[in-house]
Amino acid sequence: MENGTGQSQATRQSHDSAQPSNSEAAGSVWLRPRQVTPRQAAPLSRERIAAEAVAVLDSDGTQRLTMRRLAERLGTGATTLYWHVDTKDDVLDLALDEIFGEVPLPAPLASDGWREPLSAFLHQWRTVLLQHPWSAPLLGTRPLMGPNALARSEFLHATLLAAGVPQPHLAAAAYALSNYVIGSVATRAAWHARGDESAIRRAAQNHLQAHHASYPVQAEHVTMADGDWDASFTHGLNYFLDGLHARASPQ
Amino acid sequence: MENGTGQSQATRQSHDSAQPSNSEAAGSVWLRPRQVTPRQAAPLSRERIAAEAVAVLDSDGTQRLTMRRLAERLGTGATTLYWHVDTKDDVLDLALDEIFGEVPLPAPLASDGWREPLSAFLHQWRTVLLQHPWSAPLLGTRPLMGPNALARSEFLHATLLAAGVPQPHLAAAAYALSNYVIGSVATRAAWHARGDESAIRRAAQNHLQAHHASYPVQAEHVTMADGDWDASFTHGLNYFLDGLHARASPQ
DNA sequence: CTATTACTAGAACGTTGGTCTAGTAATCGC
DNA sequence: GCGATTACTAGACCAACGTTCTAGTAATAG
Repeated sequence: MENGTGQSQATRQSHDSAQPSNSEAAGSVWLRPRQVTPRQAAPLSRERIAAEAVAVLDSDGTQRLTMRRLAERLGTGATTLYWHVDTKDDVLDLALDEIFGEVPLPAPLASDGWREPLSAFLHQWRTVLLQHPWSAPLLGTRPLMGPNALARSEFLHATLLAAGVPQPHLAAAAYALSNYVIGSVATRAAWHARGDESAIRRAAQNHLQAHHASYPVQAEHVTMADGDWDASFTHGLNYFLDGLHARASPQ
Repeated sequence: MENGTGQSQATRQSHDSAQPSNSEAAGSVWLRPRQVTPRQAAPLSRERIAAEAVAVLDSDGTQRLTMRRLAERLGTGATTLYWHVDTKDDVLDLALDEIFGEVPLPAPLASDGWREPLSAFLHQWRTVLLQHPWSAPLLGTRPLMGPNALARSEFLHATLLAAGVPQPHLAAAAYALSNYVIGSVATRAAWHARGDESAIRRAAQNHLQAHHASYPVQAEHVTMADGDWDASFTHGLNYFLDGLHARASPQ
């Protein structure tokens, strides 16, 4: 099984070479030099830890990812992990960036049609995150600064720039799109987090109906049928891209 | 100190009366009957627990909210909490809905201008969530089904309905707006979660510059100066509302 | 006056993230 | 070659956590 999902062979990055001793070792794994001068196919490495952490998270969820379990699955002692990693939070950082690497990066696009490639990219991003539902809660926990996350962000910026979004609004547009994806994933994954999703959805539906005096509009119009999530995401994204298109200097 | 923040007196709801024995007690606190038949000003209650949990979270953060600490601040034993609440997760559910109650609900709006009130509402929602930065990671963890959350959701739906959003797209539009807010809050709060925000931001800025070969666009155009967050949120929201406006049947 | 209900709480269990200390095997300077 | 250093591993241990078990108390009901 080892790394459950189908795993597209998307481009990955993992630079963290040298990096002139940024001695204000601020928070994140990505900004710290790593403890490695690969001598001879080290049996344990950040890469193996990251990959196995993703596998554990996929199959057992956040709660059951413990340093001991992770170490056991890697065939090593629990304390050994702390040589490669400072805290459990580091492991989560690594795991999160690992899955960002699964989002395929289209080639830098031709300027004629930016909308479809952009839309496709955002859909794929969302899909990958939903394939690893544990990622959603983590997104609000740490800045996304891993190499894979930054590469995706770079693509987003470059695409919007090519699409004619004026420079003063570039960051805001990228930020907005990415926030829309993240929010959608969070909302969607929230229903998955608590055990049996359809049972909860039924209960929630009942709840709305039972209090339809308080929630008339929702009781009448909101039906969280199963396919709705994807269509709603697309629909909302289109509102957004419409607005973006209208204000981007057409080129 | 008791409940740190300024606390606007927004409308609050807390119905969970009777509720015909929904014996498939699915996941959430909100769908279960509570353990209370108020006899005589019970010294401990869900309300007091929720309020104090918010206070602890505000001042000390998620990590340091423990059942023992919470109980101590309530002047009671740790185990006592478990009479009122099933798990710590329940406490978080209660705390989260508690702060949703801080978002002021405008009066059902006149049909002439829906855009400003809607925009103001979403801004306020975001502001409240950012005032309690611990809320962001929780949003991707559980469906929002507390009475206060549902009331806000109801307002959103009602507003969009009044704005002329056609019924088949109503849920999608509401979903999209709410996801945009949630995503923005998550991204924003992520930087706040790890200790010193400005230090991390500087380090990240350096990181981008140091690898400007990999991230040319971001290195050149992205500056996460301090005020940018608010303006970016507004800007992105306007893209969205533009698109929405264009497709909503004008009325 | 007894039974029941609403609620409180100490002690304890298993598990967790993390540290301390001690070790081993390979490489490097000489 | 050889001692010192570096890269890495790991057992024992710690404080703290969420939660359960069991035992209680105070008030109401009959």
